[in-house]
Amino acid sequence: MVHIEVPMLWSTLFIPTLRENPAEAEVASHQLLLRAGYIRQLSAGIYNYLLLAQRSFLKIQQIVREEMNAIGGQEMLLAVLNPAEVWQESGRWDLMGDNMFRLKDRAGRDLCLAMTHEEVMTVIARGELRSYKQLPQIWYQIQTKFRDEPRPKSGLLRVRQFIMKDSYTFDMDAAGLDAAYRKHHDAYCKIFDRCGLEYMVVEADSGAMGGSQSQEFTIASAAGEDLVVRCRNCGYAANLEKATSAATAPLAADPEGELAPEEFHTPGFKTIAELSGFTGLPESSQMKSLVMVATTGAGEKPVLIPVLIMVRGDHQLSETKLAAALGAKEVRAAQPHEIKEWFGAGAGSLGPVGVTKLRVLADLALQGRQNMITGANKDDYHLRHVTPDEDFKPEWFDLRQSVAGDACIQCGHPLETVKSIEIGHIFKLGYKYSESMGLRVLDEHGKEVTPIMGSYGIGIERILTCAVELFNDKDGICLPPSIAPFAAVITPANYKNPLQHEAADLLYKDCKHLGLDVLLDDRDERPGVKFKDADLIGVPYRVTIGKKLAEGKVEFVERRTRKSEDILLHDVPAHLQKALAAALVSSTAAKR
RNA sequence: CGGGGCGUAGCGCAGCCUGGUAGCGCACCUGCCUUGGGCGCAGGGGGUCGUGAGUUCGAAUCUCGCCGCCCCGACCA
Repeated sequence: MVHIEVPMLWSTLFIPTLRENPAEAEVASHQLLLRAGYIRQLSAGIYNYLLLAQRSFLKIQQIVREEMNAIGGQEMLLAVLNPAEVWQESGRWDLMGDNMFRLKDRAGRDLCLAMTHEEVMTVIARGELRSYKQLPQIWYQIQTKFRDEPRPKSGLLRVRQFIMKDSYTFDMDAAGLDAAYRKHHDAYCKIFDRCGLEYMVVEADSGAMGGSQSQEFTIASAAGEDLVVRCRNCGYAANLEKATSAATAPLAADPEGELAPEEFHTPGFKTIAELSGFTGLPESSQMKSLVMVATTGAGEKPVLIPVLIMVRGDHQLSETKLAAALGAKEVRAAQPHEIKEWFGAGAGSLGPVGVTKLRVLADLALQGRQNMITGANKDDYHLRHVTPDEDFKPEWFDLRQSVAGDACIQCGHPLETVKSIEIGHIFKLGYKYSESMGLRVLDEHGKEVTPIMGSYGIGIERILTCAVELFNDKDGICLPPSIAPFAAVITPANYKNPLQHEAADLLYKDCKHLGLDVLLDDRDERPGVKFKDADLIGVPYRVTIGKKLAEGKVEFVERRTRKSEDILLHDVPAHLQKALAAALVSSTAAKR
């Protein structure tokens, strides 16, 4: 393949750097990508990617492509404009709700902009795959996705249009899916290693995607909006929605003995905190009662199921876990009037004793406890001496949200929570799409079987964004060489000086001949301006050609460490090659 | 969808309260000067003050509606 590109001369390139931070940018990556001239905003959550961003994205995409091809992935490019029918078949036309961009064509037909491509991939598969001999398949694309986010924010972190690598696997059985899933897991590790990111792999909820197993690749960052629970000791890590842990012991021991529930007056005390103050017992000695309404059943006729949930007073219910326990599409808190109708009491005085009309679910942290305090289902009254499994018979589930300080279920070490940004997600989908959309192939016995699917995503922009979040300082961005728009910038202190001019041009040509991705700062600017800009845009290496040229020497500076050495002009290309190779190795090695 | 903030030159902002010729810094253009960390001097160009209506002799400024953007919350394959 012949590559023709314009000369990378700064004076002719469009790199609109800003001296000041744009007012609307809050998080570091947003500020820096704007200031460094990578991106410009077009509308809320919609960005234009300028030269620098595009160069970085092309490098990221190339890494992704190489690793996907290495596991047998076949690259395609699917339609973004989708007819409604395809999404109606899987039931997601309704499920996606307002998050999907929808439009009508001139004939009034419903269309949407694809948020992901399970449906379309399945349509292709069911039209063409006939035999077990054609499986397994790994299909992927690098494609723009659309989501009408309720609140776009944080620059490129949450947007309405973005590039995603998404792949889909089709296998004959669960073992095949396991292998495909594993391959993706390993490929993703290599991709993020090569991009120079420090990432975590965490257990995740499979949510509206459906499916059995799922892991997220995430970056620890204060700018993130997800919470990851992790154990420093054994490496356990899970999304907060999914994390399980051992609760800390209750602050006070339960009263001993086979005591019967006993009503007591609690005038005006409704919250757990108020009751704690009134009874003098800690929140962990109480049972919190929550009335939730779960929506189950697919498509047109949703079924609403009210349930009573019991968790320890100081614990939080995880709605994700509850939905999973009930097999529900979504859960919500009951309205005050619903509670009054079902219990005859207000939300502040509810309890499980004597409840027969509703399913009662209790969190595992209450198992084995006795003689606790809870509501009496009578306004302004509570019960003491209530013992689960004796005074009421709940269904037991892990329903509570983990918190920092809980013990790791694998090793007992205290857990911590970190804010994080999701950059990749792998799912074992199961049969959800192949089943509902009628994908069938014949097995070796001529019997019709439904292939099992997986789906796997990587956010391209988020890789850049995370790298900027992770690697920046007061002067700007410090990108890993593998994803930086340029490997190095050649900076003659004074380009008008004939010697420096000549040396810079020569060096630029030599590097180009070696295939090195360099930028020549040929601008008629003061050295300070050129240094500031080079620091800002995050090019990993800078070669400064200045006074020492008289001795044949130039300055070779590493952006991230500011480490500087004087080397001979002729040695620069080899030196740069060595530095780039070393950077790749170390970024991989850092990941144990 | 709830709460808050903002909208004046490419960027960052002042002016608005108390109505009367639209300003500052940076960037940009020209010339001189300077050349190792966003130099210096001189001259210059650029704004229907988000938008529509209202009040007024007169609105960037006061009133009401709308739109857009940002932040917090709800939400988030």
